[in-house]
Amino acid sequence: MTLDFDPIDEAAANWRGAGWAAVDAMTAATSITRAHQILSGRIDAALAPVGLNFSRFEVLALLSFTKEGELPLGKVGDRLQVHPASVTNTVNRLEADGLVARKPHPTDRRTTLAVLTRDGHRRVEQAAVALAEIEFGVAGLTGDGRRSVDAAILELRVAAGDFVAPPSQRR
Amino acid sequence: MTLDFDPIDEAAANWRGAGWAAVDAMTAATSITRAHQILSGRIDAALAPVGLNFSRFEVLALLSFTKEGELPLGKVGDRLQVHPASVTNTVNRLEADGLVARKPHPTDRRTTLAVLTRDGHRRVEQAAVALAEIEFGVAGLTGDGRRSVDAAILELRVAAGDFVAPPSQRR
DNA sequence: TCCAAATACTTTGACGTCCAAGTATTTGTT
DNA sequence: AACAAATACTTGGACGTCAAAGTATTTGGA
Repeated sequence: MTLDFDPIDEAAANWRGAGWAAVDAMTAATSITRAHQILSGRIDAALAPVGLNFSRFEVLALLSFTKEGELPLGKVGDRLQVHPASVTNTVNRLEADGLVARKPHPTDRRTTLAVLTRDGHRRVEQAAVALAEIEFGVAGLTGDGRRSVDAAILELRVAAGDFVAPPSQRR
Repeated sequence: MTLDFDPIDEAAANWRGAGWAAVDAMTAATSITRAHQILSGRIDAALAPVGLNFSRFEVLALLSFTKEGELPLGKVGDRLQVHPASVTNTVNRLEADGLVARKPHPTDRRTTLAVLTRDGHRRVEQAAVALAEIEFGVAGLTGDGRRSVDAAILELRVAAGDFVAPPSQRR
């Protein structure tokens, strides 16, 4: 199903026609939403053969970056900015697949640690390769496009209070 | 929960540290994903008092742009780029709220039309105002930022085959 | 010391998305 | 005219997300 016109363009024209306000804001929001749909579809498709989806991958990757390969569930949620219930759900499934194990926190009995298993380590490496192969779904975005998206969204994230300190110099 | 560092920056450093490829692609994809989370949260929050969420609003808005305020369900899915099952689901709920009605297509009995009701008309106007007030969640993005996001994502969408013809000149 | 408040996680439930399969109807070919 | 293939929608199932409520444990005063 390929349209012969730009649906976002069309929507903008319709909004103007209806006399609705904030048309440029609407197109920006719609663009981002659509971009997310595209990326999400590509990424999950690339991960499916590896037996993961993006949220599971994110958890495994995060654990793999720690010294011990383990992290309290709460920290996982903070870093990935997802709801605690989602973390529980994701970790349940990773645990069922043997990619992660739950372990009590040594000093705080409220806390549960998610620990990467040997299988989990192997799996996350495969997934990283698979994602790099499809360039995280952003094939089609040039280097300039990627940089301008990063920069613009950084504004948005800062304004939204994603974090407080200015970003370190990167790139 | 506000971090004192940029989690995307942090992720990039981790990826480099792990020797994983396509770091710039990863950051672009993650930025877009996070932007979507932010927008989606803000938009749904703005629509909740009106009794809608974004997908329902999109359907109502689309219908309101047509001459008769009606469209076959399939067309709705095409325009909004969502799965037929999602359209069925969304229209079910809109119908339960009396904002839309189903009507048989006059000549093709396979087809069902979604028709905007009087209440639906009223509701979509309220929602448009509510969304304009929060600038569709992109408050924090400057005009330049919005334009560069639009332009960059247009590349991505064209590459993904969202539509075939070049976009008309806008803005 | 003691207890209310905060913190950490899980559970349950409401919704949203997609896929795959099922039903009905129309189309395109022979 | 007849029938396989395409089209349009719905249904059921798997999963993902979040909010709210529940349980357990720790913390921070009074």
